[in-house]
Amino acid sequence: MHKTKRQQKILSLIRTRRIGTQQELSAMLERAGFVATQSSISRDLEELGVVKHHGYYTMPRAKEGASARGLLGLDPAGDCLVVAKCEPGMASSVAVEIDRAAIPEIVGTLAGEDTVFIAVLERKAQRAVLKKVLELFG
Amino acid sequence: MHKTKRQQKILSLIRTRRIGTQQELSAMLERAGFVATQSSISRDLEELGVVKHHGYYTMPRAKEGASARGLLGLDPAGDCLVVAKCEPGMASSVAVEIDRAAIPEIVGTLAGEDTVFIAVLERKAQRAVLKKVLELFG
DNA sequence: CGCGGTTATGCGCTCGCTTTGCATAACTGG
DNA sequence: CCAGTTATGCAAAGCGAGCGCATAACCGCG
Repeated sequence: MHKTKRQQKILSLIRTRRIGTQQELSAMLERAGFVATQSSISRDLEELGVVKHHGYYTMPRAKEGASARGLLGLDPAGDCLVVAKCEPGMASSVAVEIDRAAIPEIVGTLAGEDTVFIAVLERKAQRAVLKKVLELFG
Repeated sequence: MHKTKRQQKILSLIRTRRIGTQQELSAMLERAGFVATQSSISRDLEELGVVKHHGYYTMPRAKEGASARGLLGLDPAGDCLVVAKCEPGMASSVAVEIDRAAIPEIVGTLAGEDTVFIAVLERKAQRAVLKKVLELFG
């Protein structure tokens, strides 16, 4: 799919440059071989959760209070996985807390030492789970 | 989606009545408001993992002996993952048993405390694995 | 307020994947 | 081998994702 690669590129662009408008982004994407209108970019940013801060687009960092309970980061992987990065030794307790929330889109969780794999039903559920888990630990 | 609801209805029908042919099933579905040809029903049954036993369609049950050996539930997640819910502390032994079965569609398993992630090749393999693992613990 | 610049969104089109029906092949029990 | 039942190749219909266009909404600033 074209969209996914484009979004990857968008992330890499906003990480490496200071970008202030969707126009700029569009131009840079085009130079990288991705033709996309401002409409699409707007939707991409929304979907990626990118926000404008101090006039530039950036990826918001995971919540601060969360790490108190062991959660350091939360990322989607593929279509049906969410990976939670935790403080060393905290993965199990993070997993337990997530399990207790009984989020319906979650099929199961698997805790290692500092990482939890969260299996979800499918792509759409993935987004929902990201949101709900962040809320849970927010 | 129409298909999902129809398949739900099929499950409820074969649970409550003795149904011996796809024709009967088709008729009953129609009475319930689902128009579907025998082709579709055949594919639905395949997809649901329904089997014909003693001349009637039934859902193979896992529950009996399974939980004795630690397996509580088995669910697909996305396209290439199956999640096995286990009794606390039993995940490793469940995983070992699955590994020993050497099911070819299984790429690998990963056990936590009460959950096993089973990675499979793709969607079709997923279905097959669900079936085979249920058999294994049936 | 109004204005230019920026971003969000309703609408409709396209495209590709899924689901379906038809016809027919394959299978099964007797 | 036969009648009844189930599986399947194929092409069409259905459906949703992604997109662009046009335009509305928003935002900072004078």
